[in-house]
Amino acid sequence: MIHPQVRLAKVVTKLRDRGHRLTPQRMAVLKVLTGSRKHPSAEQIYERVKVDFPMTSLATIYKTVNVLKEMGEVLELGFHDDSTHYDGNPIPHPHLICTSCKKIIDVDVDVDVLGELPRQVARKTSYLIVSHRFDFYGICLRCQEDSNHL
Amino acid sequence: MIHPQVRLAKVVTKLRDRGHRLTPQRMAVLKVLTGSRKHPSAEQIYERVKVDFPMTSLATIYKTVNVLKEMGEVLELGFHDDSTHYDGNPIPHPHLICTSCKKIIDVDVDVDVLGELPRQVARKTSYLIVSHRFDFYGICLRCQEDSNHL
DNA sequence: TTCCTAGTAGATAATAATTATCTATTAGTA
DNA sequence: TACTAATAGATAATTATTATCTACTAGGAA
Repeated sequence: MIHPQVRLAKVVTKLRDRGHRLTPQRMAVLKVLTGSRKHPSAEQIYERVKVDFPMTSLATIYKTVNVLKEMGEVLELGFHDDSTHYDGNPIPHPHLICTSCKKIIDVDVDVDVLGELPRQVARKTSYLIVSHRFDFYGICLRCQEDSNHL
Repeated sequence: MIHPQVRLAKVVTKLRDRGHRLTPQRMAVLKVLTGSRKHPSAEQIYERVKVDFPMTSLATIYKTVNVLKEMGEVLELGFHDDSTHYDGNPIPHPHLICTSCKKIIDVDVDVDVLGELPRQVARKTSYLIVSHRFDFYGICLRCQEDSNHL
């Protein structure tokens, strides 16, 4: 994985280039997203940012996240039955969601297999494939164990 | 693909077995979902059902669709930026979404590749994989052509 | 065929995530 | 240091979906 500080610097430069300003609140949101491989919701980012900036509004989180989304610097992970989560790594990659505890993690799968699929789809359908999203739903080890103790 | 009438009969039997009733409105929703390979939203199902049952309420559509969802007989396709769509074929299969006209179609990809992925993920993560979802985003042929005419 | 009752339909209120609006503030430049 | 366009914060609005409540009816029993 790319180093968090390098990634942060890259996004900051890109924001500047586009005429955006670097407010403390915006930096805080950016750090939350680029600083870990977690997949927080807007609410979760908000809670984290409020530690350092208690006056922050949830609307500010949404606005910042949308700017980053439009720049292609965060990935939006919408789940029908839950609020939307955000991924600081904008390169499409598979996610694994525990349907019990709702935890979301990245999965490393065979890159060859994964790279082949979009090409195959493009060939078969004549669509211009722009992006993709692979989600696996299952039960994580901890939740499997917990259910054994009932 | 399984024959629509066979599929319809199967779901009807399953509904009966679970003590659900077969109201005309419910049958109408069922027919919309099993009768084509389209992927309508609740609103779109509603519009179609209203042709035959003008008094139908949108809430009824949601209730019926949720019953079918809980029985595992329809697939829910949530999109963050659009209302949820439903798929009458509950066996997980990839979808291809045109980001321009929002059309959703099924894609036939190499079954071997597709079947291997969930197994690979299960092996690597020790998760119990229950389901998955593969979405490809792109521009359909028609929208590609339209953009050439601008 | 008629009766009975739990499941369902329809109407509408409630909920909740996200977006829009509006004003005061401020980052970054001249 | 001053200026100004972008942004923050507060809050209202929006919209998909769910909950609630009452009247109705599908489908089994008598």
